[in-house]
Amino acid sequence: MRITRQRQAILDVLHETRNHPTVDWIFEQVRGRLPQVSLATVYRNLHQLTAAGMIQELSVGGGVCRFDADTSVHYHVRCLKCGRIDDLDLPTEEALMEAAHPRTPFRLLSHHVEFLGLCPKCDEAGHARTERK
Amino acid sequence: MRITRQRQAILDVLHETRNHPTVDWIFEQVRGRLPQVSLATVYRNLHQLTAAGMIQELSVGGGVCRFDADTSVHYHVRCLKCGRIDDLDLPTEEALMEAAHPRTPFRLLSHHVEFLGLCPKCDEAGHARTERK
DNA sequence: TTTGGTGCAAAGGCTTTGCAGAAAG
DNA sequence: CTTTCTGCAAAGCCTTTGCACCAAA
Repeated sequence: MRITRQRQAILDVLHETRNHPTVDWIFEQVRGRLPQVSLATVYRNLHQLTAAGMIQELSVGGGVCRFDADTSVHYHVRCLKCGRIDDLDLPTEEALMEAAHPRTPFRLLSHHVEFLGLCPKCDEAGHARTERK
Repeated sequence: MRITRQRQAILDVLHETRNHPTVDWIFEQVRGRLPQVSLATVYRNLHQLTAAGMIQELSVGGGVCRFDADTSVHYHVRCLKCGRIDDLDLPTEEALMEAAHPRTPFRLLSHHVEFLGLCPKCDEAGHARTERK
């Protein structure tokens, strides 16, 4: 795979955040560095980098695709209000896989845990609104 | 909320499966019973039933929306090849929430565990193809 | 009758693709 | 040079919405 300016910029953007951005956000960031970049290029590269194992596509709820420069197995928190997703540095629960194996005819390869809640900003906004009314 | 034939049919379909179907699949099933039903109606009702807490929308990866008549907290397995999703009757890990709380500034409300793997059919197909080549 | 629900078709997002020109190796 | 990548624009999903008609309660 060739190292083009576009590809490098995408990788840079991903490595500089921990929020697991959507394609749209990545596009905006890359555009700040390479103003003529196209959305199609961002999509194509994200998929190619994913296929090459250099980044991972997050298997999370909430609709749109999200990407992560950290390809290790780790868990996430998603804000139900603003959709932001952060890493959660929790030891990966091998016990979960062990417990799940006997319960399904599927051949299990991996797992992912997603916590749902409110990020500090959204949580505060909610309180504020409730208290003042 | 009124109990229309369409709404009842959608609920019936959901209660008769454990595969956590996509909107498209639900639509086909409902259409088998009410041939003139429209896709828009299926979408509208699925969201309304979700808002009413009578079904839940699954927070899983894989792109399209999926729905589940079981509104309790429980975990799932998804086949990486065919996308099928099944219930996994695993005791809900309260310990996970306990462990996660101190690690994030988010206010955690719930969590979901998704196991990824191959369903028996896809797994077998994969073996067969590999062995024969 | 009254209100909410339905079907249809059109519109909206997000994502993918075809193609000719550009650029990395 | 060759091959891959890019930008653009068009097309493709999946999902939502506006509107006039229909049907529960």
